[in-house]
Amino acid sequence: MVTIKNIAEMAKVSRTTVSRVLNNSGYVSEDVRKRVEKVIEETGYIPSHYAKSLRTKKTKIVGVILPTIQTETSNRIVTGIGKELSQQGYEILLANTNLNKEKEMEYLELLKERRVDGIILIATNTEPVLVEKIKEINIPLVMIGQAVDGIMSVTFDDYHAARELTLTFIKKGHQDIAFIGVDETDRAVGYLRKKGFLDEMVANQLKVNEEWMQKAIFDIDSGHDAMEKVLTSASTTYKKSIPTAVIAVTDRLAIGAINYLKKQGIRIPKDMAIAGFGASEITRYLDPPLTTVDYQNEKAGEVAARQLYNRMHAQKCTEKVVLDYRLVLRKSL
Amino acid sequence: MVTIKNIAEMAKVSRTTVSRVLNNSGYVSEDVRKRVEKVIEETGYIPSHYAKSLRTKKTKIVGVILPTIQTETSNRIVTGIGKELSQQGYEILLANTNLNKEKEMEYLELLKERRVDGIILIATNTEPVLVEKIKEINIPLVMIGQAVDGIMSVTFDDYHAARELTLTFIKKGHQDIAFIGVDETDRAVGYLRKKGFLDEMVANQLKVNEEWMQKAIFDIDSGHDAMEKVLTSASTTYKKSIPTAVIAVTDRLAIGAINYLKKQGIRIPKDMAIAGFGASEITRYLDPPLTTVDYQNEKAGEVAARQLYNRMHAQKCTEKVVLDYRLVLRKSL
DNA sequence: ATCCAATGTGGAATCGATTCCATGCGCAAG
DNA sequence: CTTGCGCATGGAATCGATTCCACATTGGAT
Repeated sequence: MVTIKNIAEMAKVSRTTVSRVLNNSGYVSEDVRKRVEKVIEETGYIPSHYAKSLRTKKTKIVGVILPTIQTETSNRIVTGIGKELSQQGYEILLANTNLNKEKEMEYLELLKERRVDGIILIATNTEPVLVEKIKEINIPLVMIGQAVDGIMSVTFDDYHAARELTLTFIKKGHQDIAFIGVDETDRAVGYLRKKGFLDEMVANQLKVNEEWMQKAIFDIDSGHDAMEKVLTSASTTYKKSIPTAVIAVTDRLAIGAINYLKKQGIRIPKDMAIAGFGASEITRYLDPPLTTVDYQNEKAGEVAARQLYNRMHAQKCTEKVVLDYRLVLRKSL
Repeated sequence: MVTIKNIAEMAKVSRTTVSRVLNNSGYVSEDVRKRVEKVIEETGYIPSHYAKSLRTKKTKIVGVILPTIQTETSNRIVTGIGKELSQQGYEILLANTNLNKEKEMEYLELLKERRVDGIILIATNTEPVLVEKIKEINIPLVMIGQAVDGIMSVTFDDYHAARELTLTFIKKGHQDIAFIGVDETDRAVGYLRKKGFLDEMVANQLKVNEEWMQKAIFDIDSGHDAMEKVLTSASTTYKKSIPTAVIAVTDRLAIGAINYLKKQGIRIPKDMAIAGFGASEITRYLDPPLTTVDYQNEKAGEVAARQLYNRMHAQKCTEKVVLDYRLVLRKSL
């Protein structure tokens, strides 16, 4: 592998001078510059970035920790991060935990070892031990999707999105609304969306039937099963009525629910209106197209990257950003 | 930032010794080891990986170049790569070209600059200039999805998958089959799948109507439009018949096509059978569930990573792997 | 008593860049 | 004629690790 030393010798100058033409810094005469550039060209020399990092203490690498790459949300966020960061000359080191919480901690250490300039964490949990670790490793970090005291973050307005969506159902005349949620340890998706739903119901003097509140996990089949539970529980209890609408906290859960409904011959939205969250691409093409909430994930990635950039350059750094959402009203409602 | 030198001083030993406990190599007495470990623990010292890399000439980083992260195929492949590589202690540097061919070349340089130990390229094109560059930078590289002479690769058996899928249609009694493809510069998806289709038709003495062969781009709407063209061209020409089946080279194109068909009141599979490629998750949940081809993308990622690993350690390295596929027969056919 | 191997430790070079400082030169100002 | 400044270049230290080699100690075999 050819090094700066080789180039220096071949061009009959010092390493210092080669470095100067490489970074065009300091004084370098036209002759010498040409000579050096020629040698670089001929040898195909490409400077070693990590040798540079050792000296400058900047790796120009940002670590991105995410729970899974297999969701549209993550994809979009990472795309956004990538777009913004590559403009600033940063690269992304990918840390995919595959939903393994322990790996989250491991990766923080690992990224420290790599001396990344910053970290973006697409978070699903905010456990104290994680927060502890984040502060301990002392690297600029921006969290996406969850907010924690003392840590920069970009979050979505889950609470108000859920309220507004719920209100939209109510305005359409729905009073009996079922809800398919996920575990509340996921504060954003599990807790806030549910709270938004409940609060809005209460604000409209509507009662929420306990048996219509189901908890699922993050996959399509789980949405199917949750929907089934809603309907079967409804028919077995003293209340004979079934809901006229259902809100699922993710599009995938909604898709699962729709599948169950169709199998039962329940028409959407005539017999049952439905909505999801996330604006995944497929929702546009479902039959009927699914009402959902667009969180502009790609923008979230961009914003987070920009925040991180500011933080890394110690400029103004807003601590927390809450992004806007957009209701996407379609025929399923 | 605390360094090995600090640790050495605090533990009253030499850097050499600290290095030895860090890597547990060579002889170190129990006392000293304990003492050093204690200091490391207290200071929270984490060794700098790139300083290490400078000396050892191994970064333990693999660059992954991909055209977009926003497809299930890429996601699965990257997940597979990640699983395999993280087991071997490698990290992934993500290079997302966003379908920009020039960036592909740029990233190759960039990864060289970073001195990655290897590269995995999820390829869409195999232009000579790219191949040239790949050979020039001289870093172990495995290509996924396209095969090129002299470059290691993991590819899918697109040709035979297409043939077998086509044969399945024929066996079901279909003779008039439309085809929605993409540009042939994408050799795997554009050329091979089409060739497989055509060859199998010919092998069964079936004619292929030119107007039923449409070219689309890689998105859902494009599948919709292509389907429309098939049907409208069919009805405007002298041949009054319309096909009884359609094969789309990706699931997304198939979904678009289905949307058009449903809008026209054409029933699937009664009036028109359809199939896609890729086994994207949603196909299971479509109505009717879509027949498709599963390429086991995640496995492809794993295999590529393993190939690369072998190459990097100069063990046996099979030049090319062609992966098996699996027909997923569902109600759309 | 001597020798050798195993064990334990440190000095110093090294990896490939950047950067501080010194030096030399030519030219204009004083 | 000196002084000083802009320009051009190189020497050498430095970043934080690893690793080769030298050296010291110990204990068992001969």
